[in-house]
Amino acid sequence: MADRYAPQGIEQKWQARWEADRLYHAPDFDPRPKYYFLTMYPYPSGDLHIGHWYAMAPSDAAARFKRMQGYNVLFPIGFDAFGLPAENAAIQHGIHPYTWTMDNIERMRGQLRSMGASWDWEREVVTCDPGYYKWNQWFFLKMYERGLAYRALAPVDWCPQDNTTLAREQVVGENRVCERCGTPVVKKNLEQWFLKITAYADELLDFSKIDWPERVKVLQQNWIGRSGGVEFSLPVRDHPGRSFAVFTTRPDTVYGMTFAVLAPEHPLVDELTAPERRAEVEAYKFKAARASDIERLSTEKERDGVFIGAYAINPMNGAPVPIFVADYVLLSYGTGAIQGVPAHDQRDFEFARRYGLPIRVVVAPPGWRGEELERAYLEEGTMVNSGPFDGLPSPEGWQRIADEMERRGVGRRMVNYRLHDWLISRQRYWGTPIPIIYCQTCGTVPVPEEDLPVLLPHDAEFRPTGESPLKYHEGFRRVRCPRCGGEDAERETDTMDTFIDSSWYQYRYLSPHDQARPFDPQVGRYWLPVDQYTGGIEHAVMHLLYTRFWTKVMRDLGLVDFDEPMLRLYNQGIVLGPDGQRMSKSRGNVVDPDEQVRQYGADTVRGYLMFMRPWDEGGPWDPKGIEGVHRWLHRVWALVTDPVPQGTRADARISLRELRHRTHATVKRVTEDLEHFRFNTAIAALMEFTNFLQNVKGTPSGSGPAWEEAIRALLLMLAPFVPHIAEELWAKTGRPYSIHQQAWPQYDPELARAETVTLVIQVNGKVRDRIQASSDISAEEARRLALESERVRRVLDGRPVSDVIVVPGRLVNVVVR
RNA sequence: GCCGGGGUGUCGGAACCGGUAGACGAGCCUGACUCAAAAUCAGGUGGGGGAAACCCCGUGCGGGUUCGACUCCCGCCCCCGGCACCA
Repeated sequence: MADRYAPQGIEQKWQARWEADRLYHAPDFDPRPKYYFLTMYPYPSGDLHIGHWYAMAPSDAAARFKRMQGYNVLFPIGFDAFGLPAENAAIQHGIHPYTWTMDNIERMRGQLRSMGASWDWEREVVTCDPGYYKWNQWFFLKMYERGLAYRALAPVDWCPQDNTTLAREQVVGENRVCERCGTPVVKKNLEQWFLKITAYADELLDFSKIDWPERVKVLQQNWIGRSGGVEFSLPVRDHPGRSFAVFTTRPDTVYGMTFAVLAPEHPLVDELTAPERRAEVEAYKFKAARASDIERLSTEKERDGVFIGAYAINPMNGAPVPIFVADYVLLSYGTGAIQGVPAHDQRDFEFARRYGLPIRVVVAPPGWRGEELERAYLEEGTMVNSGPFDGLPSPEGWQRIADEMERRGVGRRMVNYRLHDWLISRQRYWGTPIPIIYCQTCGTVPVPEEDLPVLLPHDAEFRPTGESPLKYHEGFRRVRCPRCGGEDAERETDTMDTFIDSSWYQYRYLSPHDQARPFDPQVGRYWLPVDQYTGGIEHAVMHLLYTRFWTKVMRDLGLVDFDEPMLRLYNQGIVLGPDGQRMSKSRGNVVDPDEQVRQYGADTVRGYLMFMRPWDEGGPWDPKGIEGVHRWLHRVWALVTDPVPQGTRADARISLRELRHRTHATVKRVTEDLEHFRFNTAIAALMEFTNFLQNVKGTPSGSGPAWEEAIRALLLMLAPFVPHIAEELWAKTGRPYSIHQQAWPQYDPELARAETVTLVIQVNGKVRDRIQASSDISAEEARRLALESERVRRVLDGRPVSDVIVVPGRLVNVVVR
């Protein structure tokens, strides 16, 4: 008996050797074709979670596979190092965010190394490094120059728990809570910095240049929420010169307007409200301001509102309609005002029912005889009650009314988006300072490029006051105006959203130490764009939208010559606890990767994570399931290292052709599976192959060139999945270092084809017999064999055969009526 | 409500350009080894009927197309995820 598989010794040994030999360093240029494989970089929260392994171990296998296929693979790693948890640790435990973050990074580096992944550590990026965030500031200034970064007073979402504003994308769910801490957000009117992502809204809807999951594309589409319609203006009766605009996607229904609605916060409400209605309107506005609380309390969202005592004029027919305020109209979308067309909008319908407003049908449903509607009719139909447009099909009416409004100058076609500009100001310390100075005489002045980076001072005080700690740092805040030299200038004390860091980190990996520019364009020409990106789905409308936006801006700045940052995207699933629940410390179901590695070795943990389920599904961690993978690796070890028991099974015959066939067929399967990230079936194929080789061992076929070919292929195929045991067995069998620099095995399609097949014989679609036959059996021969089959004849029982279907090499179906 | 994904043994799953349903692994059962257990190895394992040969049923439900349907079409049910008064 040879020695047994003991991963603990061999894994560290090889990890050290690979690193010393710079085995995975990707050169800036290379004659080989490049492959940029990027996995979302981790946040240094403290300890590596099994979820990190689930995201990274299969990525590593895929990157290793590409490398063996002859690509120069860039597989970088870094840390998303700015963010709230570091600052909260400072407030709660008095540790400086920098110390907290760098300690965590140091610990995680060690844990990540234990995975045996093929990262190029020489390109590591840490975003809280001034050498990194300097370029956040630089990009910001470029955007400011182009009008893509601007400051505005706007109602913004504020998290009272985290004491900062949030981007719209960071507010989630029905109750509009902070995506980080789950606290309901409140609205505040603040001067904040925005990036003009809406300028790219239409281009962001174009996914034709990227191969991304349908799910993500749909999420982004919905998030951008493009809708085409008409914006037109309603004069207010008895208020000369006063009017307000409404946006509608249904100008064809304008004659059906029987009321109009303003959002409670609409700037015209106060002015238009009649004195006798004021008290009621004020009460309603107060209620609406607290709407998020009330909504959660009411079981049913009642559509309510208040008449303000004024009338708007329908510009198409001059009819006056009452104006209401109602909180189902949002100030943040369109113009904050709508036409109320109850016959053709369900919300307006319910509102009209409640307040006894007329419901006027202007698009007749097919066969409509003037009866009352049960609910709003939303489909197309024939225009009625619409003056000169009567009788038109409603889609044509849509265009004609839009034309008429434009001709008269009361309205115009336009497009509205749900997408808002990206609010990037954060009232927190641990982020990139926004490089802006406010001067009493010059106004808003950008920090000159040569003064970058604006360093984040180390000695700030952390107080959860709701204002940026930098505001209280006199040395930081007080500054000379770079334009006029005046003393009365102050720095912006808010910091940037950390999603800015991750919007362009893929570029920094190309030249992480470049002092003169965000990345070297020469290196970029070789490596960009990212060929494959992998990560969780949770960033679908945040990071993944922002980074597309960022790249388009970089293109318009002349920094890159392509439109999309990442050509292919894959979203892996989530590992759950053994109880099927999301892992959490409070539930006590957290699987610690370090502990698993100590018990089984990194290869087993990697292998199990890939074998457990399809990568995009994730699922519960099964403590028994990992045993199966561990046993398999033991079997592989024994298969390769145990001396062959000569002639012990000389009676058992497996032909050389069969051995070679199984080898080549397995190479084919594993290659194809790896190309599609089907790690689970790839490993299943390798297990099958191992089991097969165990049966061959000891038989006459268990030695010689065909056997050597099989073992060699097995080890090469193992290399991406379980790199340490593969390297060890490769060395133990006298093969030259390193297995990870070998070419991926090729298969011969001829050999991959089976020599004999099981021909299935059916009668009327039911399997009645199975016959071993040559795989290139002719249709006639197959047909003859089927009809001669004893079992078939018995089932036929003399009935005449009406048809015989032959699928070459697969089956024969004998049809009787 | 809308959008996306999915319902297959005891469990995770495989097959899905229509052609042997249940690969691989887990669990369970039997046997070998052992004083015994663990580990390891060998065999079995969808349900029902039968002594056996073999037969019937079976991929959420109901229809359909087809020589043949887990796979395609129509109509439902259920589960997971996302968005949610977007005019």
